[in-house]
Amino acid sequence: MGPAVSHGPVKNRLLTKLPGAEYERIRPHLEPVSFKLGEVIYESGGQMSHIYFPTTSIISLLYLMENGASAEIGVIGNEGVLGIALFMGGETVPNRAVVQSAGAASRLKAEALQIEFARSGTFQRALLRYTQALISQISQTAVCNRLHSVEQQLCRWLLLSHDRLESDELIMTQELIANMLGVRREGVTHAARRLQEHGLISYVRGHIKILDRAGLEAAVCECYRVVRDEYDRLLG
Amino acid sequence: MGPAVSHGPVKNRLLTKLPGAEYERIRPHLEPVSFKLGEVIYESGGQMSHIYFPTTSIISLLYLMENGASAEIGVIGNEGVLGIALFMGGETVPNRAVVQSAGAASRLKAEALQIEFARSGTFQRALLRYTQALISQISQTAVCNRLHSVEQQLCRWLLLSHDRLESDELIMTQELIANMLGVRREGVTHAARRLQEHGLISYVRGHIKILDRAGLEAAVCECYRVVRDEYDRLLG
DNA sequence: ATCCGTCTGTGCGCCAACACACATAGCAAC
DNA sequence: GTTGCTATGTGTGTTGGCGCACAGACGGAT
Repeated sequence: MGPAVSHGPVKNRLLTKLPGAEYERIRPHLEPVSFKLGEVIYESGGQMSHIYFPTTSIISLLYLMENGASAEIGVIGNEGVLGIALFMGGETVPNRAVVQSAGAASRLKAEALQIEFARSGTFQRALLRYTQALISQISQTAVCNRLHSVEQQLCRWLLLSHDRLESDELIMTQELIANMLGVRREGVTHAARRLQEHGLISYVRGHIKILDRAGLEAAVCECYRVVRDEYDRLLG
Repeated sequence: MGPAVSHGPVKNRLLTKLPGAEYERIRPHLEPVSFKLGEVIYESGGQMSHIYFPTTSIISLLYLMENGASAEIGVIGNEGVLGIALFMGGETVPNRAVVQSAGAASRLKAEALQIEFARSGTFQRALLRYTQALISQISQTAVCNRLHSVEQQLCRWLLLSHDRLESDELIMTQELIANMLGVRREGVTHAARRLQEHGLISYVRGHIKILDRAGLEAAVCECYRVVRDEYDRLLG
């Protein structure tokens, strides 16, 4: 994490939707940062000093098990915010936050966040609605983990990432995807090969390209649509 | 749902921990209700007119799939509250709430809830901290669904239920447990038989008795402890 | 006492995902 | 080029859970 590469206009959708007065109160406290792929922003149970509003980066929430296994429970892009525990009152959470796609974010010190949250204005309402959307995503992940195949889950994961990305290309090895989905690397290889054979994606050594988004949406389980619709409903 | 069988003292832990003044403001709006086993309190996506504070009942949050399959994402007992969407701002949620154990609850009309929530006092803080605890539970369910065996998950489910119960006996058929866990009925039969052979539980036709709670805790995966510790930390 | 519906036990074949082992194929640096 | 590292492909055997089919067992109602 270092100084932001770009100081361009804020592109986090929670922030851009704030009324002018509220945004102006927050703006002076916003600090641009940029993230590298794989960077750990929060450690499980660790101290959280800032809340992060991704703009071009994508953040993954991972649960780690004692035996080293891991599984992703949710993804955060420029529609959301990382660090809900800071306004929910818990201070910390028992999961890790990892950068899934390098890029920028704006961050806010915990105290500044809490002061603005306590004003009970649009900012508070936006954060709470977003939190509810995130709960839906986590819930659907739970169900999908139980009931659907690796291939369907890979589709879901690709679409969730693509939704939060400018480009059609993801930088991500099958090994890392396997960690996220909580499955074996070979399982991802197999599923990815099938998607490639059907012309939905192509990949070479950590570079995945979405070729046929409509095809992916046809192959994915209902979980993706449920979450997307709920995000649309709650975040407009 | 009908009039409450008992009008005894409030036993919901979110309510009992409120300072006197706040509780007195809420008390006149609290209405006792009682639930029968299997009753559906909220339908997925349906209108929510009240928020419910279980006292002796246990509520299950279920996601339903298009093909009729279902899976539980969380359990609510007297430590919590059903209907977080009413203060999170989303009005509704895409899951069903079902009574897992018959008993009583207190309910509050949505408007009364929102008025008190907007005062930004202890009540608001308690509700938000509880919501964070629930998020942890849902997250851990997601991970457990991916990584652990039916037997471990059955242990987790039994312990979560037992924690929210006065007695050592659960009224619940294996068929229903299977719906909750999102597995086959035979899978539950098999796992339950093993637990019975090890003397941890006994069951006959929908009556499950916890015989050796310590043994169950030894057989369960870490997921149970992580969630319990997080509940203790947040709701202490 | 009998009947009937519900709950639980069990067997069988099947398949997805697993664990482990190793083979190839890109890319990069020298 | 050659070397070396990382990413991906593939084979073999195992296993946990699924789907289906049906058998037994208990308990309440007549």
